[in-house]
Amino acid sequence: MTIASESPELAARDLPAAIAALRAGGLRVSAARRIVLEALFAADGPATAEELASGLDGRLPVSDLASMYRNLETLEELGLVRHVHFGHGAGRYVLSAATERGYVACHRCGAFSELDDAAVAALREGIEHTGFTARFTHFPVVGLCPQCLQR
Amino acid sequence: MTIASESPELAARDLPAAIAALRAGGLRVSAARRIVLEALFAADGPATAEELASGLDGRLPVSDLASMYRNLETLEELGLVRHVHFGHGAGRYVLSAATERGYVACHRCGAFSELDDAAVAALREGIEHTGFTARFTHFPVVGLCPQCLQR
DNA sequence: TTTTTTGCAAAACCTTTGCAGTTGG
DNA sequence: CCAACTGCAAAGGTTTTGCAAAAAA
Repeated sequence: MTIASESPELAARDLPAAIAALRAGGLRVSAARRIVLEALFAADGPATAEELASGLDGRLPVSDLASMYRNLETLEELGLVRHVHFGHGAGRYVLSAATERGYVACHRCGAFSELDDAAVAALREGIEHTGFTARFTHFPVVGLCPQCLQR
Repeated sequence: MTIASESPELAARDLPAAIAALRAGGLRVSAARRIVLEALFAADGPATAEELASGLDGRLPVSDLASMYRNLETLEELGLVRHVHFGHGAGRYVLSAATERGYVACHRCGAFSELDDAAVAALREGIEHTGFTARFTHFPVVGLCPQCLQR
């Protein structure tokens, strides 16, 4: 069997590489885009537009959320970025990686964990009979983490 | 291993049983609640608050969405109802069933399919190493249905 | 009568859109 | 210079909340 269509990924190692990708895509390298990319590289995991806009620690503030969303969308179309829905609440954005593995997330506390290839394979097998395919990158498996499980 | 804590379910066979459950829970049997329950029994699958409020086919209209949401929440606390998040868009409400199996949903067209016990077991095994647990009832596996997969 | 529930209006939250002004190339 | 991009304001979709009036027990 063939693997479900993977979205075009364009993993950039660092800021200069990401900026080069922007230019290669015919997009302008604006101050706002530079800041968005810096925030993404500075983040230690999937972050909301809000978190990225307020610079995660007060650094890198971008004044406007609308521009934040527009740029994240643009970067996502380019393939540099993708977003994940961890249960309720705002979507979270990350830089694309060379290997995308999918997540399990806790809808109670927001904790999440990356799945390894074997896990993803097992999950895909689990739904094979339905004819559906899933990647667990955009919509992860959502449940409870060990801590939240015991109330 | 033990199965992840199942939410308190109180499957009602029919309207009278659901109404009895309401009374047993010390809740009032208002006109609005009767209508909400009727709409849920009339629905042929998980329905949004909006769909239930407009009576699915124009029947059973409930004037106010806020009351709709409040009642669905109340019924959910009682255990008569639960809700599922099929990708983007509004949550969908269903009557609790004696056997809850979880779903796979298509985030493109909204199609969904119920999982059988073996599938749920396989999925749970797939994430076992992470320590997380999932039921696939509140947050189903979300991906693409066969039709949407081939563009 | 007393307490719960309703309907309406307003707000909250996340995200998108329109538009006029700014900026990168 | 000109197209692309920004900031602001406003709106859209879903869900929640406050409150006075209505209804259930």
